[in-house]
Amino acid sequence: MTIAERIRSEIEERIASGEWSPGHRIPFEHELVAQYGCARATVGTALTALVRTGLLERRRKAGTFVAYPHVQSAVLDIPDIGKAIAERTGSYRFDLLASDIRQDDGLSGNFASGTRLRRLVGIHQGQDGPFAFEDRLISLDSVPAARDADFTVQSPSSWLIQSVPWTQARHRISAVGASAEVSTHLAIPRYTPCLLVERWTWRTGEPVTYVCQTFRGDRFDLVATFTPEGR
Amino acid sequence: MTIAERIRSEIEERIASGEWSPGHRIPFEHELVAQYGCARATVGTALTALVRTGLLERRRKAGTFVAYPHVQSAVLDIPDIGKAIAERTGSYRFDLLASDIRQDDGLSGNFASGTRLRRLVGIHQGQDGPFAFEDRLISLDSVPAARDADFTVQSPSSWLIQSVPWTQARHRISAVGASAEVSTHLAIPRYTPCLLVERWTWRTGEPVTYVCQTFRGDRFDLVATFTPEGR
DNA sequence: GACCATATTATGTCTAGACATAATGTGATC
DNA sequence: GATCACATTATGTCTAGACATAATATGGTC
Repeated sequence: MTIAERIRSEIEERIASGEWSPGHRIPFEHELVAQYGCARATVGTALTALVRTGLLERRRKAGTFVAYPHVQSAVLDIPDIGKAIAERTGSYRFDLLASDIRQDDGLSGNFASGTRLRRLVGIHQGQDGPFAFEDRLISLDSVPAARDADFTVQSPSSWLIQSVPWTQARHRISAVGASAEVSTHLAIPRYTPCLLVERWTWRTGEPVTYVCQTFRGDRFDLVATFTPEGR
Repeated sequence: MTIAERIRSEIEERIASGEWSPGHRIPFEHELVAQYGCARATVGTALTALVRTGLLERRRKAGTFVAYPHVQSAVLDIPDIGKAIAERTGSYRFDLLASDIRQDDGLSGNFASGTRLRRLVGIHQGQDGPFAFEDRLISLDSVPAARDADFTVQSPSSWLIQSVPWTQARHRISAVGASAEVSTHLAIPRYTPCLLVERWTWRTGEPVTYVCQTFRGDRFDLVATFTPEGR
């Protein structure tokens, strides 16, 4: 364990135990330097890491304080559907239902009007039947290669992950009743509660893909964790 | 913009544009030092930040490489319900429906058998009616103060956020049909699709609270974003 | 007391080194 | 050709400073 890690974990421990509660001013950097007999940069490394995790706040001239916890941030694992299904059910297949080229009509707001798009509709199949329904648009202006890619061989998700480095993504997660289309393809009754995951992905500010995935509510859930990160 | 930030953003730009694709070895630190005319520690700061965001991988002796993207991780904003509702509807109130002290029966697995618990059931109310139903257990072994706190004055969520520093949290998000209890309290038909958010919170490895929140599917959704972090 | 300019101070960023460590390639040996 | 010991090299962590910056505290003025 490095010196910085030791400083960090000892501060974490004091906060977790309640010895230093939110709002408490922790020792100044120069005091920690004296206490640990290390350089200020080393203390800085430890404190910076704790600021990133949201455990501390620093104010110039005033000092470093234990932050009031904000429980609103967690790291959500958006699973690689194929992998997740394969792990859970033992097998995985993506069935392509429809594929065409079109232009954005400008109504959805997901892409600029007139953007050339490849649209892909398909089903993620597990061992015991359909798992999720997917409706995807890929911008051919951003990803020209998507025009000729063969998505019967590789699922759009995994093709995109391998081919397109993205820089920004946004997800919306909601609960809906199964639509007529979804209920047919997932072989579930209409209005069955489903988890709807929408994802927008950008590269350098340009929209790359919009995907709408509908999961059977009884077979799928998302897990988010928050552990003060320690890569 | 600091030197480290500049280095970082220029590397990000090269990756985003596709100039450096996954697997590509980026210049050695000493080359970047020469290029930017700065100290190695400064280059290190920039590269370390990019490793944290998952954009780069470093291997001793071999060099630093553009990482293969893993689209599985996003930062989920678990909203402070009160705040979110107040912002959306203009007003907020927490109605406490039930409150008692009990011991864990060891069946749920959320707490050790015999743990003394405070159980709180209530509804998050917005301007236009009920928004979410909440069923919560707080460990009195971890948080003795919860025994005598008055949750008619302050909602359990905000009381806990203020009082208890937590170190670990786990969320499970799923879609369910409204149960009899939920449909009554949220004034929606039975089996209406709802978003179910379960949260477990720990402090120093000890479970602090387990909460199960049910949101009206038509009024609520969660948003997760992934932007290579830059606090 | 209220207000404002100023000195002080803790953090923010950086430099130019140092030594440690892990992994790769090289060359000698079998 | 296969194996193993070794030198090399890039990253990992750290030191002991430096100067910049923002915010607080201080003291003087009205």
